[in-house]
This record gives sequence, C-alpha cells and structure tokens, in this order.
Amino acid sequence: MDTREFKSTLYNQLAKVTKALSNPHRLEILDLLAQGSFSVEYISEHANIPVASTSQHLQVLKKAGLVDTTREGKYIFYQLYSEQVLETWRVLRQLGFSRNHEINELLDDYRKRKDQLNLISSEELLQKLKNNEVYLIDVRPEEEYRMGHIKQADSLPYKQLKERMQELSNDRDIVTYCRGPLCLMADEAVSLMKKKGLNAYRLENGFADWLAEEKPVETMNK
Amino acid sequence: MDTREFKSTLYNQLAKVTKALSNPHRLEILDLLAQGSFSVEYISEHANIPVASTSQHLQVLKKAGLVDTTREGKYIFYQLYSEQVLETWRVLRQLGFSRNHEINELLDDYRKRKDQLNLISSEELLQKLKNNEVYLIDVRPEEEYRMGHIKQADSLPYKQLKERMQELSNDRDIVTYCRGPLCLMADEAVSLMKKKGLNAYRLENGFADWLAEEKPVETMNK
DNA sequence: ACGACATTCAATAAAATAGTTGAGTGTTTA
DNA sequence: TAAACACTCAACTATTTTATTGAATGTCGT
Repeated sequence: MDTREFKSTLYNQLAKVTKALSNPHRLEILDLLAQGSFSVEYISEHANIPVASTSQHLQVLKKAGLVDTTREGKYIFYQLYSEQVLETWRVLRQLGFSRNHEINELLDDYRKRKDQLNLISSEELLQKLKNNEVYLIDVRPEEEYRMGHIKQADSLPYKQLKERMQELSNDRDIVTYCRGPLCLMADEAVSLMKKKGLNAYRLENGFADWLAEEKPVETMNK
Repeated sequence: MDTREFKSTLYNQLAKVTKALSNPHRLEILDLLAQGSFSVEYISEHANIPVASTSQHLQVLKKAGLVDTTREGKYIFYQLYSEQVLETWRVLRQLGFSRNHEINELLDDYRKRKDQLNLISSEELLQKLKNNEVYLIDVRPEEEYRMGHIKQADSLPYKQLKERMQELSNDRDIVTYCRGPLCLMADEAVSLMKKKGLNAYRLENGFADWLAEEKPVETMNK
C-alpha cells in the first residue's frame, strides 16, 4: 500500500464516524442518549421516528462505535459508548450553535414568542439552591428523572404539568430544566407556569451539561 | 410552528455542519487547513483531488461556516473559520481514533512496516530541545514552514530530503515532525534517515497540535 | 486590451443514503 | 406451546451526494 492509498483508507475510516453523525435524526437520538440509556421504542417515540427507521439509525450509530446496547428481557437499551462520545457531541453542538446563525435565531425566536427569555446559568442555580431561594423542577419523563437528576430537584414531568400545576406554590421562584439546551419541555413549562402567575425560569443548559460540569446529582433506587 | 416542527428544523440546522464533515476528502482538507491558509490549487495537489472537485468541497465547508476565504491576487486562500473549528476537528479525530480500531491498526501497521515506532511526545521534545540534545527537522513544504514552525526547527521539506541528506550530521539524534499525527511525511523521513544510519524519531503529533498546546513557535517574515 | 492562469459554475451520470413496508427473530407471559 | 411484544432484516423507491467534464468568471502581467 503506498502512502496515498494509505491516506485514503485512513480518512475513509475517520469519515465512518462523521458520516454516522451527518443525519438530523441521528443527532436528535444522540442528544437524547446524552441523558442515559433508552429502549428503541422510547427513542422512537421521543424523537418521533418510526420504529423500524429508529432501529436502522441506531445500528448506524452502533457500527460507527458511538453507541452500545444491552439487552434486558425483550427490550434492548441503547446508550452512548463512552464519555468521549458525549464530549464530542457537546463540542459539535457548540460549534453548530456558533457557526449557524439560524440556529440561534430559531431558539431566540422560539423563546421570544413564548415570552420567556428567563435563562439561569448553572452557577446561579447552584447558588440559589444553596440559599433555598428556589424550587427546582425536573420536567423530563419520570424514567429519566429516576436514572439521575440534579440534587434537590423534584420530578414533575412536562406531560403531567397541566393537571398538577396546583402542587406548585408561588412563595419562591421556580427553575425548570430538562435534557439540554435543545430540550424544549423546560421552555414550555416556564410558559405554562407564567400564565398561572408563577415566577418561572429555565436552566440555560440541562441535565447532560450539569453532569459534564460535575455538579451534584442524585439517583433514585427503584 | 409547533414544537415538533421546531425541533426538526433545529436538528436539520445542526446536521448542516455534521454533513459537511461527513466526507473523507473534506476531512483531509480540514486536516490540511489545520496547518494554515492555502490556495485551492495547493489543497488540490496535496489532498490529491481534482481542482474542480476540491473547489466544490471547499464550498461545502464554507457554506457550513467551517472555513473562510481571502483573495490574494488570482489565488483564493482558504483557512479554518476559527479556533473552535480546529478544536472540533481535533476532538472528532480523537474520537475516530479511539472508536475505530481499524485506524489504529492501520497506523501501527504502517509504522511497523516502516520499521519505526520511535515516537516522541511533545513534552519530551521540549525537554530535549532545551538541552540541545536533538536536531529538529520540519519536513513540511517550505510554504508551511514559513507560516509558522516549532521554535528551533530547521526546514528540510520531505521532497528535498533525498538530495539534501548529507546536510544532516549524526552527532545528535534527529526528530522530525509534520502536520499532525496523520501526516505521513515525518514517518517517511524517519524511514529514509534510518537507512542512512541516522538516529531518527518522529514527533507523535504534529505542528497543529503543538500550536494547540501553546508551545513555542516562530514565524518567518517573507 | 489580450492571453495566461486560478477558481467557480452547470450539467450529467453514478453511487450512497433514507424512508417504508412487511416478513423474520428472539424473549416473555399466559 | 402459543400469543404478544420489541426489535431487526430485506427489498424496494425516492432523494441526496459525489465525481467528471467543459464552459464561464475574475485577476494579473504584458
């Protein structure tokens, strides 16, 4: 094999990984898996992709070595292969944000329309939690909350929010969070809460980033 | 726009960036641009891609916001858009290495066949340079050397190595380096030098990584 | 202003990727 | 052991990406 041929092979191998990352559905899946381990069915529902298609996308990710599987009974759970994959996804997402003006406009518009740009940074949140100034609400589905959540957070899944709104008191500010900056459930939750006269904010990033910053978390035993 | 639609748009936007990264030629171009700013012609030659094709790949990268251009006379120079792009490429390359066993085998094989696995880390190199224990040879094309090189390095482009071999003395060890870990000129150079009885090593990574580690460099004024 | 040169553009054909459907595998539950 | 369920596979079509070719654009030197 001469040098040129060798180089081609090499960049072809590298492109196997980047090709796996080149599809919007697979990015959404990756973003979801940044939260933990989920079944194909769960991923399919939450990313709104037909099951067969989801399965195929997951296999592409697996062949590229980005995700891994564990079988539990009739379910097959997918998870990110390593910390390094998570880190790479974070770096890529960051680049996407900064290099693509449209994304930022999109997010800003969305939040503006929802009349809420009340973002709070993780540092601020930590401070306020320490002083007991806020209620912290995890709006992700309960499965995800159980697998790990920010310390002191209570679970109130977005789907149940409307019915359980009365559980919230307005004697303190409320901070919501979900998976990451692209997870919109927290935004929707803030929007609903404000309508009810509550003082609500959303954590700027989300649980995945909180984890990455090595801030305090808790897990629930089943 | 409802939430689902919004999410699709968002991941589609993000995928614009990853799509641009999903082609082996474009990765090789990016790896080259990690060294500095080059003309289309130069990139075309060094990555062994027809000019028209190179131009088109470069435009894909440009549309994705990964590279930028400056016109100088009849040449158009392409460069990475920002530090962040370089950093992302490094992280991706790293992931590729660790997640793709074939790449590592490929590199090992290549070097084994060349009978040289004498890699030296940047820390070691710094130490040895301080003690004047080694000659440091930059084997990249002279253009790249002029744009910036490791402090104390002399230029001896790989292409001229055979004819200028006698300029090298064997009273000290020799360390070669080129662009990055995937740049094979340094390996080829070590191989040639060893045949001539010189004691040669290659820097594990290359100039781009040296830069990223903020180690001492020099530039030449034209 | 003309020819030489670097780059881009447009059009086409070939190849790779994605979504859809229905059948097939493996595991649990009754 | 059969039915139910979660997932995967295979085959097909539609779409997107890629390489190639030759013409077009823009800049420099004379």
